[in-house]
Amino acid sequence: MFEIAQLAGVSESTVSRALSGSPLVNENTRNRILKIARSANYTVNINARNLRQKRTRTIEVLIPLAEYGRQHMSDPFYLDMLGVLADALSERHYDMLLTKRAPWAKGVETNSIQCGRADGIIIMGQGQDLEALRNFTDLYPQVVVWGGHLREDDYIVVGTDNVAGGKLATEHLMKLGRKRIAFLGDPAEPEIALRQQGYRKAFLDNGIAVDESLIFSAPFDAREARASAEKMLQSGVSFDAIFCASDVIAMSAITTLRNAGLDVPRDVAIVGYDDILIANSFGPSLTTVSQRIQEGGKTMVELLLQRIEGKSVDTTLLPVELVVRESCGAP
Amino acid sequence: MFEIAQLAGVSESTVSRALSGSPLVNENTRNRILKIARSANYTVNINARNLRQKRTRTIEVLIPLAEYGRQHMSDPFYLDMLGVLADALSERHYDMLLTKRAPWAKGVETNSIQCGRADGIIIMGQGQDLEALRNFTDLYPQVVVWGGHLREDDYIVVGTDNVAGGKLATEHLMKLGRKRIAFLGDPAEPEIALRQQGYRKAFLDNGIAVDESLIFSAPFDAREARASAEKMLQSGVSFDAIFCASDVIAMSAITTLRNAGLDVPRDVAIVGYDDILIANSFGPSLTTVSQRIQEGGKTMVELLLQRIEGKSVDTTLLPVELVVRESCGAP
DNA sequence: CTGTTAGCGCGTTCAA
DNA sequence: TTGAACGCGCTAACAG
Repeated sequence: MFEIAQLAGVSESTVSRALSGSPLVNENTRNRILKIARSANYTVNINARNLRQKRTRTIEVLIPLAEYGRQHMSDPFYLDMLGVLADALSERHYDMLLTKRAPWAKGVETNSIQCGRADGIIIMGQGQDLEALRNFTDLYPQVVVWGGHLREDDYIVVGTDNVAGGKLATEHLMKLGRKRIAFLGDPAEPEIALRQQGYRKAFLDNGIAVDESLIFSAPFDAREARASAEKMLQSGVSFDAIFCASDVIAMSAITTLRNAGLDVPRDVAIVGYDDILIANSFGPSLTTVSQRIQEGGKTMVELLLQRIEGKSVDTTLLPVELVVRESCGAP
Repeated sequence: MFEIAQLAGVSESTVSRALSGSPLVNENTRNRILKIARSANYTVNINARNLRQKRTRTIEVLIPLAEYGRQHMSDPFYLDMLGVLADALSERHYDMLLTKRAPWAKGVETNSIQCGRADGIIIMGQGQDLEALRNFTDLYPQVVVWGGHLREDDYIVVGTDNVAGGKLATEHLMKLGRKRIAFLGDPAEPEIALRQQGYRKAFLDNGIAVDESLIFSAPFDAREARASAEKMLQSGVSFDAIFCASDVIAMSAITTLRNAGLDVPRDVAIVGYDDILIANSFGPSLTTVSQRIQEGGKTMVELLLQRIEGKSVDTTLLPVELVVRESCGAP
């Protein structure tokens, strides 16, 4: 920067101001400096700037990525979200640091906020260790979590109204005349448990008793979801519809049912959850409860940046919406 | 750090040395300092360290993520790879910066290497602008590219032997007795063009003329791939097998064929390319040419870090391997 | 509008 | 084995 200053015949401060777009600098001076900087192929060193300004314009995104060792597939939902977050952050001139391990995992010494690597963290999914999450956000409030609205937590949550979504999906199947509607999804994940609550609520609100034999647990992984779907078939329990707790589960279920010679939606109607991009390309295309991934991602970025600026922001529940396509058999 | 030094009754230098694991510090002193630092919840500021050391222990990963605006789905291949890269980098104590836009794209002023944000870049896919890529790597050689081996380029490429892979897949279908083997894939992408070369080579090496009417172009996107598969059907050209240039295309083709009442693999045998994690969960499970995603990702990280250290490393072509599952109809 | 001065927090000399 | 001094490259405060 010193060299640029010399070439332009000004002080380093002026160069700094010109390059950071400060209004406190003459139009001509600025243009001259910009030109020289460009021709010298000069760029401001980001570490020095971060050190000085005590901010990084970087957000960490904590996301459950594929575990190759275990042949575990990551849900495309997260990856659709990643695309949205990348765009939303880039639009605000923020960089994205991608991480798999939670800062409270053992073996992790520090976190990106404390060591000055990021200004805030977006955590995808509450995960299993709710207490660790709460302890962490107590210390570092510059966090937004994607997930289910569990109770009056101190951290900011963004997500859809999972109970309403579960109810919406189930009632849609009821209205289509389905009598034996099953639930497929693993309630270990908080969001899934809420969707199951919505499923139950649909029956209760319509004066129908919930048949517990129709509730099947399936983890979020595609391969195991297929295994679960096969168990459903072998259980001998009859059903003419399934509300699947995610689109991945729905696609697995459809594959399994078809392989067993059943027709979707004729024999079994399917409704998924998420509305991932691929849901519309699958055959049959999925009827699903939209998680408004685009809106959700943008909202998370918006709220997090506001929180970093010190503004007070609130947990946000996005309204749900049913996207009707082929798999439910609606006319 | 000054405070920690005071608490420990030593100088800042000693604290710095203790925390960075320097051998130039007494065992007792180190333990005392570590204890104090931990109890004070102190962490070294990463920006100051980076500034001083002129390195960041951060790698940028440039990856084509989903375009939500255009409803464009990103290939799960990239995302499987992302998981592997995250693990490989984390193992070497490197952080991962995720980016969608190439540094040579218009509107991008600088790049992460020049401004000190990253020590190197992993670029997923050569993309369309081969010249821009070459110009960039001329200036910044700390780059590894995943893709096809095009010619003696100056930048480091890691990838599978796409020609051999295309040949392997096609010959496998020949050996299974298929007579009308089609190709589905968009040769605009360099890797796909190479796979098509392999497809042609399989015919030539077996003394069979290539039937150009069996070569169909399909972009990498799932929805358009389905459209292309439908065009194949409507074209009236008969075929009893398809070599699909990616697993995503293969899954789309299978969906389309099944919707049209055809059986896979009985009526049409399918071989894909990539061996993404979901390939084994799909129904029917995909016979596919493995891209050795795990090995490939680890190799990229390994080579890039060596190159950053100044060692000379070479472009690496991973050997291909056919993973035989259900979709090809092998006994 | 511009220059001077100081310091962000660390790692690395050099000297002891 | 430790401490003192310096400077990485930048921006903010102040003075002009």
